[in-house]
This record gives sequence, C-alpha cells and structure tokens, in this order.
Amino acid sequence: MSTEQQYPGPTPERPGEQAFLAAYDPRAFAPVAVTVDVVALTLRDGALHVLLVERGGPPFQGCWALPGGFLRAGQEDLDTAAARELAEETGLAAAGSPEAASLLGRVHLEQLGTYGAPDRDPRMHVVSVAYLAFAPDLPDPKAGTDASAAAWHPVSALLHPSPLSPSELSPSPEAASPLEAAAADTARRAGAHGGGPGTADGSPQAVVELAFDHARILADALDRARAKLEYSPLATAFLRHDFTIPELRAVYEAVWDEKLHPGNFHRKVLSVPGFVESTGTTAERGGSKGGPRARNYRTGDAHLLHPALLRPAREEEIR
Amino acid sequence: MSTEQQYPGPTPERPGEQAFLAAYDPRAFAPVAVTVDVVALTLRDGALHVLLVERGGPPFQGCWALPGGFLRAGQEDLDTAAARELAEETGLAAAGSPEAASLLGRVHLEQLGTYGAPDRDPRMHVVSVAYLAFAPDLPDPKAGTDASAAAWHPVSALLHPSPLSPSELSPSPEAASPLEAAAADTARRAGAHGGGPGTADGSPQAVVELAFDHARILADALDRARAKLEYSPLATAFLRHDFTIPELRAVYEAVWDEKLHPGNFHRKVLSVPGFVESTGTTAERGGSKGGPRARNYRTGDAHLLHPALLRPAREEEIR
DNA sequence: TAAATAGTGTCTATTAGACAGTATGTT
DNA sequence: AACATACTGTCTAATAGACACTATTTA
Repeated sequence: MSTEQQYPGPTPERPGEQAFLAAYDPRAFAPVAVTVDVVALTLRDGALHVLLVERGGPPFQGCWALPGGFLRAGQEDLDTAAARELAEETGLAAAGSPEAASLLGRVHLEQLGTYGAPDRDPRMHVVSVAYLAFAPDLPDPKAGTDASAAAWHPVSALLHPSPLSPSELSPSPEAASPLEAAAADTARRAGAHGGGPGTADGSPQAVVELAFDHARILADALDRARAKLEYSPLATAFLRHDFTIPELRAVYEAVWDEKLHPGNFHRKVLSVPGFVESTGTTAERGGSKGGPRARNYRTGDAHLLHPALLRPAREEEIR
Repeated sequence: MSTEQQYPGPTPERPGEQAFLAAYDPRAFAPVAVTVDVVALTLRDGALHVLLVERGGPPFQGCWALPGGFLRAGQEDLDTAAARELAEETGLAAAGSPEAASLLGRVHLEQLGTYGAPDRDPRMHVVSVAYLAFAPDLPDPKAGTDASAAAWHPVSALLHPSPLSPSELSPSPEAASPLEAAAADTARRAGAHGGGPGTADGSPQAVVELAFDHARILADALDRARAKLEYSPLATAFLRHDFTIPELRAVYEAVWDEKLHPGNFHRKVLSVPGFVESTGTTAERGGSKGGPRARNYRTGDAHLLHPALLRPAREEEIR
C-alpha cells in the first residue's frame, strides 16, 4: 500500500496514515529535498568540457560539483528548473543580451536520470534529478556574478587522475579512476581516453575530485551523450548555426574519443535524410593546416537518424 | 545561485536563505513530495499488459493509475522503493513463497524518467520517479490483499479508446486518444496497434482513463521498451528460464506490434553473440497448430546486442 | 613548393531481408 | 491427410569501411 492513490480522500478510510498525512502536511513526513543538477557539455579547442562549480562549504568543501539547485516547489517544472540553473551558472542569464539568449536557445537539454540514495548527501535525503545539456562553445562564466565559482573543465581530466597512470599497465581488474569505476558497468569504453598524457591542447590537467555521487552522474551523462550521437542529430547542438562536415566530425571524434574516417564520415552524414541541409555557402577559410574550404550546412529536420551513425565496434562491448 | 553546493556551511556568508534553510529544515521550504511509480509490463495470451491500480478516492476517483507510492525518506534508494512497490502491488511480496521470490527475481527493473510538473497532482507538488519493469507472466493480484485493487490491463485497451475509432478515418491532425497525444512527439508508431478491434484473445476492451499524467508516463514507457528490445537482451525478461526462439519472437512481436519473419528472426537471434545459449533440451510440445518441437534456450551473458535487432524501418520515422 | 585537407569514386566484406525447401509436429 | 510450424539454405540489395584520387587551400 502507501500508493499515490491511497493517500487522501477527505476521510481516511484506510489506515495509510503516513502517506495520508504527507499528502496534506508533508511536515509530518520524513523530509526529502529535490534538486536539479545539470551536466553541461561543450567543446573547447576540440576537447569535451563539462561545467563545474567549486564548493565553498562542507561537505566536499573545495571539491568541484555539478551545477544545480533546489526545485522551486509549486512554481516550476523540472525542465524549467534545469534551464534556469544552467542559465544562472553559465552567467548567460544575468547578461540578458540578445546574443546570450540566442546562445542559450541553441542548447539542447534533456533529462538524464534521478539519483536518490539516502546517503548520497550526508546532511539529509536529497533526490537529485540530473539533466544533460549540449551547448555550443559558451563564454567563460564571468567573475563577479553568481557564476563566478563556475568553470569549464576538460572531461579527460576527470577520467585521468594522472597522465599515463601506472594502473593502465597493471592487470588489476579495478578501474583506473573513480569515474571509470562508476561507469564500469555501463561504459566499457574507458581506458583508451585522450590518447595518452595531455590532450589536444596539451595542457597538463590536474586531478579533479567530484563531490557527492557526481562522478557517477557524469559517467552516466557521457554514456548517454555517446549513445545519443548515434541515433539523433544532436551533435549539431555543439555547433553554431552554420557548420561544416569536418566540424561535425570533430564533435563525434571528441565525444566518442575515436578517430573517424573523413571520407566515409562525410558521405555517411550526407546520406542520412534530414540530418543536415546545405546553406549554399562555404567556410571563410580552409583547414588550419591547408586544404580547400568546406561547404556550410545547418541542422536538418530529422529527429532520428535513419540509418544511425554507429560507433566503430569494440570487442569488449558484450561482457 | 541556490545551488546544491551553495546551501549551507555553518555560516551563511551568502544570502541563499531559502536554500540554506531548506537544507537543515525543509519545513521552512515549500513542500515537495517524492513518489515512485512503476510501469510493469508483462505478456498475457500474447498481448502486452500493464499493471494498474484503481483509485479509491479523489482526485481521479475510479480512474486507473500506475502503482506507486511515497519514497521512504532517509531509508531507501529509488530502485529499492520501486522494487518494493512492485512487490506490494503484485501481491507477490505478501506471498513470500520461494516461487514468488523466484518470479520477482526474474523481473527487470530500470528507471524510466522523472515527472515533476507543479500541477500534475492538484493537491501539491509531487515529483514522481517512474520505473519500467519487464516481468514474466505473473499471477493475478490476489483479492483480500493490499494488491486487491490492482489488475493487469491490455495495453491496447489504453491505446484504443474505442475499437476502430472514427478518428482514424478523419484527416484531423489530433491524436486518436489521450495516450497517443501524449506519445505523439516521441512515438510515431501509434495508429496501427492491435490489428483492429479486439486483440489476440478477442476480449472486448473497455476504455480506460488513466489518472494524473500516467498516460504520458505509459507512452514513454512503451517507447523505451520498444527501443530497449533492439539493443538489449531484455526481451528474455518477459519469459521464464527456458524459452524457445518462437517464444522470444512472440515477445518482440507483441512489444513492437509487428509481424516478424520467423526464419530470419531465428537466424538473427542465434547470430548475435551472447544473446541466447542452448540448453540442449527441446520443448515438450510442438506449436499449438502443428510443427516440430522447438529447441530450448536461456539468456546468454551479453548485456548489449551487437549487432542490434533493428525494428523494420518505418517511413514516418523521421518527421 | 610541400603538406594537409575536402570531397568523390570504387572495391569488398558483411548484413538484412525475401524466398524456398525439408523435416516434424498437430488437428 | 492436411496443415502449420521449426529451422536451414540461397539469393539480392543495401551498407560499412578500406583505399585511392582530385582539387584546393595554408604554411
């Protein structure tokens, strides 16, 4: 019993007391808090980045955490709350400029999952609804605003506690990092990330410890993002209005952490109906190291890719 | 602001009062209730069924609703709560027999999504975490128990308000039923369901109105279930330990509402590594209308089907 | 000029699906 | 006996991926 529909009629015919009381006076019930957390992903310098906020107080003081906050009970939907948090934390809400609005308008936001272990926050039972966001390269959160404690972190820094960690060479079955451990049962793609010490831009990356169960949430988000790119045209949400096929390929390569065959990728993308449509224009410049100027495209009207862009098969996929 | 990490340190340096108070004394904050609802699917007589509970009181008195109940704050995880609700509502918890335990043990349970529109329950803001369950043919909930108000309903009755509804012939863009309306933006497969008036067993099906936003939750669940069968071996969760390939095909046909080619399906299933493994035995009897006895299989060790069992392509897939 | 890249053509192995055929059951 | 079904064989169209080639741009 204690089902949603058991709780209250005006007369409590059934002894569903706790539930009944909670329906009309939740103060009689054990308290639960509902928060909304956002895993915002973007591409910077060809590498996948996630928006994190530094914690100012305990617990996990000094740790980085996913941006999030309380659901405004009775006032907003979960989606609305997630959009609000993202706008606040990127600092683009305060800006209020048309440019900021258009940037936020391109962001894709979808629900990822809900995390509610009773001990995930040491203070009380917090149920957290996680959202996944794909954003075009957003500006750095501005100092002096609410978002001053927020920053974009390369995802690879969260996957690689130390560059070329010795555990990569050990036969130990344990995962090489907390994040990989968290992801282990759903993602079997870890261990080949970033292509060695330092990524794309070569910046040395510090170990970042995530607060609460946010490492698992991030791992789940990456899983979802990688799968989503196969079947949906959402890779374009990482790009601005007009983009080239090579730019689109860079998105796939960054998210999947796989080199893709340029020629085959090109043909494949154009062969999927509704994925992209030509704008008729071409890019201003050729590739940074030479080559002709690529043609421009914009997102098509497809919501599902058919046939899908499947990731190159991995052997360990099956377990 | 009002982020999870903003709330409390012992000293409230920032004026995040509401959030701060809520962290230590949620009674000061607007109340939110957290419930867990379960969409339990099973196969009966070759047709997909869902477990529903009749509401005894307002709102939506007399309507059917998904089984669910309050999260026991501070005591249980969301997954635990969902498993508990399912056990209670099927009546298999009370039974406590080894048989009941083994039946529940085969059930697959996964989180579907969270629904938190402020007005989805007229009484207060209720955030509901929905779960999806695949179960082998479970017994009817027993009268006289907590589960007495629960019953298995054919899903097709929830999709077809009236058999051969006239709206199928009208060019009106509106969906033919509340459920289809709810599903319209994600599922484009409605409208061809059940193969006309009355399904498999030919029982006339009454219109069933679902409470709250449960029609949308069910629609999302069906979407998820249909997609899940493509990439995961979870179809076997609808069957008992030993099953035949034709039985497995019946699961796919019921969930996808598609006739599949027996020969090609057979070969395809056996060609996916780890999907099923032979038991060496064969079924007791041949098909109900003749044919040789099929070989028995059990679930293999794969967690992902590679390559996937794709649904037959539909043209309207893309929109 | 050298090197890298955009885009296209072509070949091959794999796969989905249509169809046929045989053996084995049921009514 | 008539018929439905399990399972296997075979053919064809579509696809993924490897490789090669050109034209164009940058350094």
